[in-house]
Amino acid sequence: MPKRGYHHGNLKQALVDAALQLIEQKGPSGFTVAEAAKSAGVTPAAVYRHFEGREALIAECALQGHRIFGDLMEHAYAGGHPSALAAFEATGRAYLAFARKFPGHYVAMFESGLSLQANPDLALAAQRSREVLETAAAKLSEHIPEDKRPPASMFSAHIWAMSHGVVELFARGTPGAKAPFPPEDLLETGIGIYLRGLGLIKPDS
Amino acid sequence: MPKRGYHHGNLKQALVDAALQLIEQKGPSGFTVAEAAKSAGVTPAAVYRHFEGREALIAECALQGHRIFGDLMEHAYAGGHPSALAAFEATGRAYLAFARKFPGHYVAMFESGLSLQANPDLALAAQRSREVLETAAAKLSEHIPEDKRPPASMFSAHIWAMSHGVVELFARGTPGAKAPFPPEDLLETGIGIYLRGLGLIKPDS
DNA sequence: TGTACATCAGTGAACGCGCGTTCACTGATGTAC
DNA sequence: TGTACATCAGTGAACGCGCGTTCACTGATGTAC
Repeated sequence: MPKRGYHHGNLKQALVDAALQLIEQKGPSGFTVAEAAKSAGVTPAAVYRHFEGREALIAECALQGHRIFGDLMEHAYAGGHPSALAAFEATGRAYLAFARKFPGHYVAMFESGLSLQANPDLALAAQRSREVLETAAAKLSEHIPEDKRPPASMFSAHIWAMSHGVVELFARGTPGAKAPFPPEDLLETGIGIYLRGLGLIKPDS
Repeated sequence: MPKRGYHHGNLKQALVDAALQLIEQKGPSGFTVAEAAKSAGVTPAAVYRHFEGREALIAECALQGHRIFGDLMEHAYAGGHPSALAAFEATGRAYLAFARKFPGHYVAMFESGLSLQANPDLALAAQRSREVLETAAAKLSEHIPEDKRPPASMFSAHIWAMSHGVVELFARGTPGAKAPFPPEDLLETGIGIYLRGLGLIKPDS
């Protein structure tokens, strides 16, 4: 569906794509409706044929992000094969891969400060993201003796926190700050040590 | 030094304090010079007697934050007494306490996107923050057999990442998102499991 | 196949607004004599 | 102690700008007959 003269044909998505790129470059509050419109080759006013306003455009970016994220996580976990542990570690890597590959989406999802109350669709998609991670954590934690098992939601919150922290502090973030290690390595070793602490990896491996 | 009629007496700090409160409420790009001035009881133009511009004001907030942060961390670690482990855990708690108690500073430091190249003073203060954490990690990791010991900078990066992740995802963050656990508990258990993975806490404790 | 018409996605100009910053100024303060 | 004066922290008005959004409009498209 290429753009033709007067009618664009796919403007809504073109605006989302433009917004994503701008958000990636300048942050969710650095991007402007006018820029997104211009970058899609269209007048600012045209935006309002497809979105209620600026915030709705950002919300659509975040929504699409959560959909992709959820799918990616689900696929990475893939039902726990070959082993729950391997699948879980793949999920961790997929997290970082997502942040790297879809930085605009990532920022819109986690740094835009969108209200979930005001965007029920978005809240739903975000919930699914969380559930995928929690399911993976729950499956894996079945291998922990029941009396030493932390709640799956806590387990997944730990992993999520470390992943997010690595992304924010060492993969994105302050210009001029040097990352001491490649973020991928940092996350993999971090999760490895954590899983060892849960007894899910043998001390000698 | 209370404010008197025409001359404020302590305007610079009053502006910083006002900015911090605004940054806490509306984020680093949501706050405006005019608001900060008004909240300090002064005309917007007066700001430029004390700061080169908007960004310099934010930078001063971040700078003061790093100073407080560094002092707090140093004090929490307190040379590793009574034990390296206890001191390290106190440092983790101090991290979260700082984020809670000085949210404006925290945001200015870690979410404002200030360039460290453009603010050498700030870069220096940020470096000190990092070094305090790294020293604590290095001291503690002396208790790990040398061949299994990760570099101290990696160790501290892991802890920092998890701390920052907990703060961003569960202590601050999206309106309407529910934290599954108190952030303090989340961080304490997370760090506990991680340290266990390093063999610094006995499996039966 | 051709024409009339409804639909709708875009335009272009304009709006009110609040922003960061500048400028010439003025009022208060502190110091030299 | 009293006065003249330099210093400097504040004022108030104004600037140019770009923002998000609105409005009446127009050009393109698809469909009924």
